[in-house]
Amino acid sequence: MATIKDVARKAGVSTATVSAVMNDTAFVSPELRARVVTAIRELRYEPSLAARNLRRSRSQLIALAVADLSNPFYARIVWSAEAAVAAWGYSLVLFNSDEKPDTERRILSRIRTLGCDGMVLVPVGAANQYQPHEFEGMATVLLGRAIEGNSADTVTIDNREAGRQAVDYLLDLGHRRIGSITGPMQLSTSKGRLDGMIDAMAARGLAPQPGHIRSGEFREEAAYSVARDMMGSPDRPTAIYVANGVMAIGVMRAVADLGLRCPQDISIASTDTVAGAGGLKPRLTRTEHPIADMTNEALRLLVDRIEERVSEPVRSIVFQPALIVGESCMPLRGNAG
Amino acid sequence: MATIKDVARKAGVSTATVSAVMNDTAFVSPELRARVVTAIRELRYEPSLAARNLRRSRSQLIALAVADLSNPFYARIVWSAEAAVAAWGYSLVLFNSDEKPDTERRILSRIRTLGCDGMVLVPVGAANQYQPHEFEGMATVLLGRAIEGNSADTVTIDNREAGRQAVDYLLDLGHRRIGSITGPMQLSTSKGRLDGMIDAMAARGLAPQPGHIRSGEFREEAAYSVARDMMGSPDRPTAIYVANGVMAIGVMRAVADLGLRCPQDISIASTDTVAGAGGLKPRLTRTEHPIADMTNEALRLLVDRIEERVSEPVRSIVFQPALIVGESCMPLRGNAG
DNA sequence: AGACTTCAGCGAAACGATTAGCTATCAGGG
DNA sequence: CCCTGATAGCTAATCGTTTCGCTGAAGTCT
Repeated sequence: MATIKDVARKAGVSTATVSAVMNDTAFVSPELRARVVTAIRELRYEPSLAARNLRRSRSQLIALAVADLSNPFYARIVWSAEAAVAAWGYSLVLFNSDEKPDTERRILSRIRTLGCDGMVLVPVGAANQYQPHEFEGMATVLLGRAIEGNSADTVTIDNREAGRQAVDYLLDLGHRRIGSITGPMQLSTSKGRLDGMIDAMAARGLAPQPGHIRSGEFREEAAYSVARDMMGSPDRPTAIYVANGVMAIGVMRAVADLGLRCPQDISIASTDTVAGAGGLKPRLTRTEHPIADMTNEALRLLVDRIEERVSEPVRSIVFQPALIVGESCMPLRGNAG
Repeated sequence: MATIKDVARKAGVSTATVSAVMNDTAFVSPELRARVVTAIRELRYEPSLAARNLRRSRSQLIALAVADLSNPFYARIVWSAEAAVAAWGYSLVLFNSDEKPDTERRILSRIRTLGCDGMVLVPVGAANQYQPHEFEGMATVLLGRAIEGNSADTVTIDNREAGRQAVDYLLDLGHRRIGSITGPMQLSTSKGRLDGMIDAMAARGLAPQPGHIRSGEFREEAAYSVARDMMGSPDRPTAIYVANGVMAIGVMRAVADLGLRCPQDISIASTDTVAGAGGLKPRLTRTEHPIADMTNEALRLLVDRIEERVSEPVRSIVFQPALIVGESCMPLRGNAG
């Protein structure tokens, strides 16, 4: 690799002039500029970010740490984030914490060492696992999941509203015995969605049966076994609200394996499913999240911080879910119940 | 941020000693080592990668540039790659060329500037768009798609075999009018799969009708419109081999929109579909690729190169596809014929 | 005891860029 | 003709590490 010195020598100028040409940071006479430009081209000179960053203490790197790369929801976030990061002139360093707080801790330290200019984090731990000032000294935006009492910018969805919308819809169809399969209760998303469900039922003087509320990992397999268990019992619910997209797939598989039909025997509604998820049949009734918008917003906030265009202490942006009606729910009278 | 100098001052030693302790690169007496270690802890010292990399001319970064992040196939690669890269002690910088050669060119230059130690590339251009020595000076592995006459290590699938397997299966079911919707012909994957199809038919003295072979972008929308067009004509094929997973989804949608049923009215087989793609119904008959293995192998080759454990000029590894029978194909007599 | 090894630890020179501050040139005014 | 002011371009310091080569104390051998 050619260095700035090689270019300077070849063009017969000082490195300062080459730098000025590269960064357009001072006036350089047309003649010299031309010499420099040709030298750059002929030597195929590309500045070393390592050196530039050392000097400027900037890395042009933005880290994204998601909770589970195998989940299409996060794959979608990665897609949007890559585009947004590139558009802002940075590059994306990707990490997968795989829903493991230990892995996340290692990732956070790695991000620091790499000297990333900022990071977007989908936190996987309970609020109390983070130090109060965990994110100080590094521009940070929390995406999707909130950490209570934390000092970082946050972009989330209104999870409570999502749960409310989905369960309201099931209630409108006449369902009363409604179950829920939700994620780990220490996560703001799981808790919010369940609260929304309880809200919706309470508004009609109802409450879910304790045995019909089950939480587990945000994974297809976990949902599958929980669903098999719940649906195998005689007083099984007539409708289920599943708190996330991949879990919904597990639930549908469990339902099919039990010889039940969806929606005839059981209605299923879910949240955060990726749009048009691979032609799933029947198409899920679900609340969708504006993933791309949320991700773009997260990066806007982050770049604002990095480039110090902003001083407010903490900004928190909440998006609204939208109910998308598919074919996975039926009015109750179609059921045995 | 504390620097190595601060640590050295605090511990009353030279920076060289601190460095030796950090990297375990020279013997340091237990006493001094202890002083250094406590100083490091008390100052919360973390070495700056920018400086270290400048000195070592290493970045600990591995770039991955995929062709289309919206395609679950590549999302799967990203997932595997992140894990493998982390396991080797590097971090992953992700890029999406979005099947655009221009974007890819910018990405390659960015990767150089970032000083990544190596890169895994899913190339999007025709072979002649690359200079013969395009990848010299940077450890490179091409993944999924080959570039003829190129000098980089390559990990691919036997595309010809994939096409052969899928179409053989359709032929075994009695189909004779078989069509194909495939990707851009300048890509080794598209060409190989189509060649395999032609092989399979030739082996039985058959050849596809010209109008039944159509190529287009590797995207759902492109496949949708091509499929609508092809299936709308009176001499439509009785079976279609679709050259990639997302295209298969588009084709199934087109088939449904035309009021046709799969597999009763038309059999569909595809290649490179992601396993268990979101519960698609009917489940596709397809050739699957060992994506995780391929990605791991690509990174093994890459790290070999980076750490200079290898000297052979070019290594090329070809994986074999496996036919997975789903429910999207039926014997011909079930059809109009 | 003198000569020779050994080796813990230090000092200082890189790495490749940016940038503050300086020099030298030139035009124009008195 | 000299002085001033403007400014194009240079010199050299700097960023935070690693690492080469050196020093000097201690140990070993004859």
